[in-house]
Amino acid sequence: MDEIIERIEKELRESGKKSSRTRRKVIEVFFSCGGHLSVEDLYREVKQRYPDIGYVTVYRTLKVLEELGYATSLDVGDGSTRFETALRQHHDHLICTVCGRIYEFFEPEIEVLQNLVARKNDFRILDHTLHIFGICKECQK
Amino acid sequence: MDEIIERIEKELRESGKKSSRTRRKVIEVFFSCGGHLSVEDLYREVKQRYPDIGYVTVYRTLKVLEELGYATSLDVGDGSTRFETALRQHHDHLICTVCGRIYEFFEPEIEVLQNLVARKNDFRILDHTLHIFGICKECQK
DNA sequence: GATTAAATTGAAATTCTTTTTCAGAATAGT
DNA sequence: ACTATTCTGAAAAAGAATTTCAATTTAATC
Repeated sequence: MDEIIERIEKELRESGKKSSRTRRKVIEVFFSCGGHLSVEDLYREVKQRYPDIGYVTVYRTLKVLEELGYATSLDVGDGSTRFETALRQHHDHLICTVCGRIYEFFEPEIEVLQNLVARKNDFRILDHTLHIFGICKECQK
Repeated sequence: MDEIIERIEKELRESGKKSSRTRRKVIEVFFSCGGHLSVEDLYREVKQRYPDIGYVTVYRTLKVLEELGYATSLDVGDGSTRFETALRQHHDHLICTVCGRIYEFFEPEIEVLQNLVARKNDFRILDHTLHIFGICKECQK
């Protein structure tokens, strides 16, 4: 956990940026939360522990993390952009339209087929998002 | 083409709404354009032929079409929501991040695998979106 | 054709999220 | 310590989606 933050701070310094206490705190909270947070969500979490940190700093920190590849933004269709840590393996999402919960899955065969489709269309894949919307186990009860 | 509009107008009337000349014009333009249009895009198209029609009407007409299932909204990550006609078979998208062009594809095996994933997770699928971002054939040259 | 109730329209205003601006504070390098 | 640059927070701006409201249009009835 600390190693990751160290690595990020190092990368920041190497790219001519400064490593600030404030940003470090935001990064800490982000990685400790885990989930699929909107800027607003993370801001609320940060505010609890560090009341002096402002919304814009949280917003900018997420942008920085995204640029460095440590966070990924994802649009679940609820109006606000969510961010998740990009430390784990690539995965796709099952999004419950009732409770809003987001589940993750990884299906290698789908990945393979996507590459196939891309090749057929002479398309060079940079990224992809697969969102399956529906009703989760809990909400079906 | 006219049949479709007739059908839509009929459905509208049946659900207690009125069929107006203005909305009909917007619907005509929408179906004649085809593509993946933002509200703004369609508004511009409509404005050319019918200068008196306002933005809000275009916006609301797209909403109505979406409710009835004749249009589908899609988020390609460029900040504005796109709408496409929902008359053709379901398909997914290849989105060129260079030129913004959107290509469509349908891969039955991916659909099957998605159902499999859903079943494994006791998830009842309502909808899904698969967007592959990358560089299209044209832009690779 | 006139009458009436309800839906539709366009412009403006509002909401909500994302992004920029700017002056002051913090940081890194000398 | 000194200086240049980055970072921060608040406020403002930008941008898209949505609502409000008075005037108009439409559908149904007389």
